[in-house]
Amino acid sequence: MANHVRSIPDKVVGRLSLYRSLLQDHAPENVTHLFSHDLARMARVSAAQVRRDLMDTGYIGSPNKGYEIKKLVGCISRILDNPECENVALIGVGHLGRAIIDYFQGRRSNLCIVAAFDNNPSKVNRIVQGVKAYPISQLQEIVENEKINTAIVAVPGNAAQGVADQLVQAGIRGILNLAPTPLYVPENIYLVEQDMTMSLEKVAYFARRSFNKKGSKNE
Amino acid sequence: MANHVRSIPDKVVGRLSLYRSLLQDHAPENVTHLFSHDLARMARVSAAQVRRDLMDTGYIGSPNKGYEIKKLVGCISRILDNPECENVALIGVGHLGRAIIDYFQGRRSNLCIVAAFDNNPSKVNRIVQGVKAYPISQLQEIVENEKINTAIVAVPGNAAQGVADQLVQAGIRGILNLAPTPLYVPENIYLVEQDMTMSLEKVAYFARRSFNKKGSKNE
DNA sequence: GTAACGCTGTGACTGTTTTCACGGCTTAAT
DNA sequence: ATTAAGCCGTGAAAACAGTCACAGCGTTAC
Ligand SMILES: NC(=O)c1ccc[n+]([C@@H]2O[C@H](COP(=O)([O-])OP(=O)(O)OC[C@H]3O[C@@H](n4cnc5c(N)ncnc54)[C@H](O)[C@@H]3O)[C@@H](O)[C@H]2O)c1
Ligand SMILES: NC(=O)c1ccc[n+]([C@@H]2O[C@H](COP(=O)([O-])OP(=O)(O)OC[C@H]3O[C@@H](n4cnc5c(N)ncnc54)[C@H](O)[C@@H]3O)[C@@H](O)[C@H]2O)c1
Repeated sequence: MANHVRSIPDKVVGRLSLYRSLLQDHAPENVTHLFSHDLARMARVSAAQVRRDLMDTGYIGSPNKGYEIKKLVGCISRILDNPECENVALIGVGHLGRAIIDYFQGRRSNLCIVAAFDNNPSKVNRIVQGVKAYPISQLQEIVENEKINTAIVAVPGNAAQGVADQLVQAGIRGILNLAPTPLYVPENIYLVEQDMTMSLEKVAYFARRSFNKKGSKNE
Repeated sequence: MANHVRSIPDKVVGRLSLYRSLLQDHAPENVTHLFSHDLARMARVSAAQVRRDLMDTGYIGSPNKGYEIKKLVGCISRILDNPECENVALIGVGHLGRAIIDYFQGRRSNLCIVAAFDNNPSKVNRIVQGVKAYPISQLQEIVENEKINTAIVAVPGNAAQGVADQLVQAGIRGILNLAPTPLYVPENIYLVEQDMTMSLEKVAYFARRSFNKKGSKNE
């Protein structure tokens, strides 16, 4: 049976993504190689963790040059990225939606927001920061045409479930939900709830009680 | 020695925060009690997980009424919340900053954004959605006066480290960084990097390859 | 009464994630 | 050559997180 690439754990995928962006955006200029130790310091994890994670990419470093940045980035990309560009839809062109468009326009990445949707007539049928905004009624059509399979939900809480239903209907396969209302979607849809309250309450909790504990966490 | 409350693991703190907001905002009306099972379904975790997490709060449910919502919320709050309201500063009043202010104004919560800061003169010395915006130069003063110990960084990447330094200087103890540049802060500051690229790349990765795997993840 | 039910709290277990530690390789220096 | 150094890859161990399964206990039904 196929089983070609053997699925990589969630945690590792997250860190690979982190490593790549550190290598691309924050590696010192004119350095072509680095050691597990260096990447570990940047990512705030242990060197052993880095080496172990990189095992999953298949990339093999050299014992005393370390990892060649370009090659390693390529290797991580071969795992994380769609061979073609990964098309993403954004639902909700409010303050948050616009910040997100900005954010992704600003970074080179395989992820590409190719369409935004809103139900407010005054926000659609125009270009927002380089991304075309459509009325939500065209969701199905555009998702199909643009081969979109991932969506970001940035609408008010009370509209989120309705939007999610439409996304599922339209054939979306993964959803990042930023609204505070948790969504119900079928089993086979990959859903991440990213509620800021939770993150901030964690920060506040540990800030309050750790005077000397080590902190820092990537999420 | 003190050791009064025995520190609760990171993961559990996150779920407690989730449970609370589910109980407060999404519990069916006119229901006073529920079972571990019910909360589990809402939070997308197992019932055993809920029961185990609640052990850390000290709250004891009754075998056949289950948990009294009001009491349980109180109990979680006693763990997560500062006895007084937890004052938070927001740095960067752009699109993202404004979305965040909206977000926290809209939810009852112990977390309270009491001041926003920006270095753009046209954005400060006015009230944004109910929150006073100050020039960044007043950071130290306001942080002290308002007893702020947690901050959200929502400035462009190239300004983030500078802002972080000022926050540490001003006495902040926990930072939620939304800018794409990872920060360096002293050991005793609790830092969470919340980079959207990582979340979205995870979603895209698993969306692409899971036709039948179960999804859903809270972060 | 008392039997049956169904839920909680928790010890024991299982599975996953992280760290440890060391063999092997590659280079540079003597 | 030979040695020394230092990093990589990985098996084994440790730590951590989550699940199972069951005793114990109110409640209800008879
Ligand atoms: N998780 C986080 O970090 C975070 C942070 C801030 C805000 N939020 C949440 O993100 C959401 C958006 O925040 P915002 O500040 O941009 O709000 P906003 O009101 O500025 O924008 C919401 C947009 O959604 C559109 N909309 C409403 N109903 C719709 C529907 N049924 N279909 C399509 N579009 C619809 C509105 O027209 C508006 O343009 C809110 O739910 C907010 O709570 C999350
Ligand atoms: N993690 C996420 O989910 C996420 C999502 C979207 C955007 N972002 C990031 O958040 C940041 C803000 O995004 P935005 O869309 O609001 O950008 P923006 O340009 O609209 O706003 C940035 C604000 O920061 C202010 N600022 C700049 N330098 C400053 C300084 N030294 N001190 C104080 N204030 C300063 C600017 O005046 C501006 O008001 C960016 O770094 C962006 O990449 C993160």
